[in-house]
Amino acid sequence: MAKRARMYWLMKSEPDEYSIDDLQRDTDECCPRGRCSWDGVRNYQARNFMREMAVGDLVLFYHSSTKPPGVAGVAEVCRAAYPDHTQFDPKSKYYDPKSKEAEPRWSMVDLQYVEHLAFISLATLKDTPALAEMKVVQKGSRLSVQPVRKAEFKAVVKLGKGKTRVR
DNA sequence: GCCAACGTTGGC
DNA sequence: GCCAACGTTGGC
Repeated sequence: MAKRARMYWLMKSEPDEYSIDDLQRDTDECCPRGRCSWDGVRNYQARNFMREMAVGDLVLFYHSSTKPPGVAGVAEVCRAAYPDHTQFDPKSKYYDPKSKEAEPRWSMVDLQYVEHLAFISLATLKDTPALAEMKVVQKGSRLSVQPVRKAEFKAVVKLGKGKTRVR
């Protein structure tokens, strides 16, 4: 596998379902390298972006469907895409009867906690000229996994006074 | 392959 | 809770 430059992403989660605090707890509890599996993505565009992720990529953890919505912290990809097991589980709300084990339709990645940021609301993101092209600030943007430019990632971390190092 | 109907997301 | 925007489904 050819090495490629680190990439940056934004992933949305409803904090009632899974928040940055949950990720921190899951990462801490399974020392030294706890993780959470990002299951349940059932959108092809989002899936395809997850399949592009590599270990070491950094992720803006976005809280959606809450008031206010916004970026709550940073996570790191610690396992590249592999089949999402919930698609084969009839009891799961993510069950997909059309997906076959031999040819899984849906993927997930594993993340680990990096840090909290001072919460950056969507309104603040929209008010920041350097972030005007981010997908998340576009009207009607529903994509739950999206790529972020390095400069945008840096600017958001700075807004949140984060310590995440971006090389 | 078109497109209307339907379901979901997610800000407000 | 509303509803606009978007994605998916399925009849034709």
